[in-house]
Amino acid sequence: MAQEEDIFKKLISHSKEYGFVFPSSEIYDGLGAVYDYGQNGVELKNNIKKYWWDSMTLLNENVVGIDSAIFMHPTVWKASGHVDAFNDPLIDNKDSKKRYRADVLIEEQITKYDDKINKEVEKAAKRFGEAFDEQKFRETHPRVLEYQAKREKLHHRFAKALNDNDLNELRQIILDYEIVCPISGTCNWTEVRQFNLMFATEIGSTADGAMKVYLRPETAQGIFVNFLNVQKSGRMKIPFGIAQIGKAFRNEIVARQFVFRMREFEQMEMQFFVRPGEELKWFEQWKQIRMRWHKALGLGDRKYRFHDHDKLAHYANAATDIEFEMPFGFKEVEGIHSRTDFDLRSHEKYSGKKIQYFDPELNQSYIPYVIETSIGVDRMFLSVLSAAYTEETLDDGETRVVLKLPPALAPVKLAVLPLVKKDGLPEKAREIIENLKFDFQCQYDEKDSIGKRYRRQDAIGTPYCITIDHDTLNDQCVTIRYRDTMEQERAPIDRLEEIIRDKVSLKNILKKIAES
RNA sequence: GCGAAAGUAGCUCAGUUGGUAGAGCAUAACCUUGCCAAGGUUAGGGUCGCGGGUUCGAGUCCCGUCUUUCGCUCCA
Repeated sequence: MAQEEDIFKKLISHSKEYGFVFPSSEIYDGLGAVYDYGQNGVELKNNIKKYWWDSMTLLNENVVGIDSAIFMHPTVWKASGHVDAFNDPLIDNKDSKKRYRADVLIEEQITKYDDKINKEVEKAAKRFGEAFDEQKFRETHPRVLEYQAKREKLHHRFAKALNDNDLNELRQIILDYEIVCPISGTCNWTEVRQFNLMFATEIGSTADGAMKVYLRPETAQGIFVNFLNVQKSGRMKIPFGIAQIGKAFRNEIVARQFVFRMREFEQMEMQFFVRPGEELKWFEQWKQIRMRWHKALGLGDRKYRFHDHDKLAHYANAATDIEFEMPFGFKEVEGIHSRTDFDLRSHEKYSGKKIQYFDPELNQSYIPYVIETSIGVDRMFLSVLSAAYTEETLDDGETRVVLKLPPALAPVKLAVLPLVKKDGLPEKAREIIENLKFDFQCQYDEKDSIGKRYRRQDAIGTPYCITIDHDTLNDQCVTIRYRDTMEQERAPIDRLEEIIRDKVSLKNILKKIAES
């Protein structure tokens, strides 16, 4: 484990040193859990997105894409459940270091009164037997009435505090009723803090009465609210899917582990609309498709596993994660959820618009069920990077750090290197780049020894190095040096484009997926 | 948010009981060399995370603060 943490640290350093990922606003000490992608990081990330986008929209004629705005009507988040479900008042016990929801603690206290009342009722029922009049007992027995009054008083105060969103009052209630931490048994509480998952901002000037809007905490809702638009304008027939790549924002309490959990992150989501009753069949199918997509990259099949959820979210009737073995253990990279018709039904209710599909085969209208595949781009990025990061000891005892990225994802596809920077070799190298730069991300380097330049390219994962030597000027051939094996072979300049294209093309990976 | 550790050059780190900041690697230029991190010469780069205090003098001691990492916690 210590060794794996070590690798993780090295990976973070490497990311910074070679222009993959920088801490945000670093000259101002950084901003917690926000990162910027550098010159190599952005290429890798774009390639990952293209791999996903093409696999969705090219391989499936019934999957189309959209790009919805980050701002959405605030009611969207009421309908989705985000406003209500993620607004918890939290409180910590300073002795046990445990965190609780303040409202839950108070509700438990209310329940205690109920328990006491029920106990009295039970005791009385035993004593009086057949003749027991529970209704009358509850209305007249002094101790029950006392508990009842206390319960009502607490409940009233609690309801008012919740309604006023009065966090101090919530804390005061906990103190007044001497609610203790079940673990430490003490009343040593912190302030109550509101945990708000969504970032809020305002549209319009305050003078006009600004509208409070949120930065979207997931991209999925942009797809749901456009369901009818896409279905009608694209003449889509169920089953069909809508894919989207975009930023989402979550105000995590604790955001850690590099780009794994960030406050601003990017999602690649596809919502697949199916007939009610067929959702679990499609859920299974997409599970398999998505796993094939991951494994087709060749990072190692054993690094992936499914993690089925036992506890389901409020909208789901089946859910699984695809986990990848990161340096800090197996972690979720993609979620696949059977979301039922929760979202569309809820939007129908809140918007008052009918959101249904008329199925000509069944001759009936229904709200489609949804299978969601949702992948975190940044997590995917991290999994690719961590699988690729390799420290090797060579035969001669030298070490090298090499990113064994899938060639199709590598930020730079080839480096063109003149063996020496004289005798017309640099000019020849430039000439080759001028021809290849339209197809591939190329780099030119003439500084330092050839071995050093190879290592520099290894460090950013460039799969192929083209070396121009004195023979090149005569035979129009160059040396191709392979990153992973360090082997070399001779190839004519006019075949380079074809050779490299075959090696770095997404097409071959996509074909493999399509055929399986 | 609580607890622990850390913060010195792009990276990894040294820095003596307090005395005006260093190394290796990296970067740039030149010379030499030419197929897997060669050698030489030179250069750039640091208000030692930030703020205050003690002191004649603070990278070093004290206080505060910020950031990062790890653990707990949270995670539709």
